[in-house]
Amino acid sequence: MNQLYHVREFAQLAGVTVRALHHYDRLGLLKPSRTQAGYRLYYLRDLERLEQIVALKFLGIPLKQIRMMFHRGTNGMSESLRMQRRVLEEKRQLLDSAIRAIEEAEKATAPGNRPDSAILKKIIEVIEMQDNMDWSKKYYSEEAQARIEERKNLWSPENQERWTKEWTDLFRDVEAVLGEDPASAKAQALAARWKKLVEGFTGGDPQITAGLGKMYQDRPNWPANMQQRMQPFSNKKVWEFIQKALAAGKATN
Amino acid sequence: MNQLYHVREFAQLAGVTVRALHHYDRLGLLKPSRTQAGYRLYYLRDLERLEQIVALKFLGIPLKQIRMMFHRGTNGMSESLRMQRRVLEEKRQLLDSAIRAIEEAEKATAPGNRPDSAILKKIIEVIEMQDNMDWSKKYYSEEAQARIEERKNLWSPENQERWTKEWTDLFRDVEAVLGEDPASAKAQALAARWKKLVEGFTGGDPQITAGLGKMYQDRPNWPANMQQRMQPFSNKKVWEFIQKALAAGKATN
DNA sequence: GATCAACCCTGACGTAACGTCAGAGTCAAG
DNA sequence: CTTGACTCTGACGTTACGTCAGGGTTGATC
Repeated sequence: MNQLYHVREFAQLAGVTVRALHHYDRLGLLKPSRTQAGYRLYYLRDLERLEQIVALKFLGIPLKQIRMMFHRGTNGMSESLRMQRRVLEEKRQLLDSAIRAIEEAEKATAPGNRPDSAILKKIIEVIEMQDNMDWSKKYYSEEAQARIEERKNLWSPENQERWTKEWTDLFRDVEAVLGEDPASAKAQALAARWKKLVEGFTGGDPQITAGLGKMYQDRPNWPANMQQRMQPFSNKKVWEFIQKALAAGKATN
Repeated sequence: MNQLYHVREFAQLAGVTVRALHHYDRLGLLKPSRTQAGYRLYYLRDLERLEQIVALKFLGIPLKQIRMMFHRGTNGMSESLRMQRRVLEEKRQLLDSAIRAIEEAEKATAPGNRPDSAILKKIIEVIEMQDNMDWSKKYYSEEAQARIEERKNLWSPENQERWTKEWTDLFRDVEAVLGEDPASAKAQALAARWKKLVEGFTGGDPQITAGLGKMYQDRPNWPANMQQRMQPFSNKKVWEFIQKALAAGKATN
């Protein structure tokens, strides 16, 4: 009844390797008795313990922590599991976004069966997008996030390139007239171009506009790569000039 | 224009650590130029390469493989990504089942707020279940799998325990009458109990019954722990006796 | 009793992607 | 010339074992 098992037998019984049993032994997770010669001997009741180890390991809990859990008895087990579930859910988020990145890149490059170099570019683009979306979330209300999600279909690579060019041009043009009157016709034309570009992103939605404002106010806390990308548009005089021009425009209307 | 960066600067620019850059350098993934003194110097164009590395790493591709991909040029990139997507999807399967295991165990133990020891038992139960379902899938048709999924809500721990007991009792009873006539009333009564128990699982569905048959035929290929669990029911004489009894029952009907 | 195959043991190194010192050199400023 | 801020390399640590390597143990056979 109280059958004894050698490592090999016990390992097969439980579906693990001999080396794993050695490992658990050394870590103090499952210490079998020994023969005179030092051979490991497992009892059937050790199987229960081993199954627990395997199960917790399957949940992604590190062996050291499993040992601690056994050590402290079963108290706190459900708490540990709650925490582990959160850990796993976060991992799943990352996995999902990696998978989505590949999927979207495949979708975007498949139609033309473009050269392989294009897909890597697309991957980077998609990942950066996800990054930005994830980070900029905190500035927008739930509703604004949903609206942005809807408007995302406008963000084709072509459009993005066009917008970047238009913003760059506009900035250059504004910098050229910084000395002039913000209420002048020239300045008003520039302000109109600015407004149109902003609306190209917000779609006129006030919630999105509000979020965008919060994001702009918080620019000291932007991550480094974001600041880097925004550097061409960092000239504060330009922003102030446009502020005044927009105000002047409103005043005369 | 062709700005030079020291490690620290370059690392911050790209959002990685200095140590990571050292690492990529040693692995030959991104080898910067050096000053006389041996300091690493990065050009802006190195940033592109680094971004590619980070992106591929985000997708879970090991650095060595990334190096190979760069080495072979971009050819085969999309193929690698297809493969990687499959790898990631498999990982997600595992993650999902781990999360589901915790969720189900929490759900099952929450109502009574049972002692912590119960939840671990439940976890093991759920994982074993998933294991079995996953493995036994290959014996059943799509339709049968769906039917089984529906009938799963009957598999409460209580029911499972009851079924195990009934099967054990039935086996004992059959073994006691192995010498008698399979057509006898006693044998027919046992055959009826047998049939009822089988139908308790199949629900009378012919597709499930067919899958169950295939599974039984393939028992030499069952995994070790399954064979272990089925050992109490391995007496072939019992199976043969029931076969004959069921056949006899059909013949007389 | 010797031998042989089949097991078993421990110890050491390898894996992936860096983190974390430790000891030592470099650079610009005061 | 010192000081503080950087940088370098090398070595060890991390996780959960896999994979030898060198060396005992056991039970069966000759």
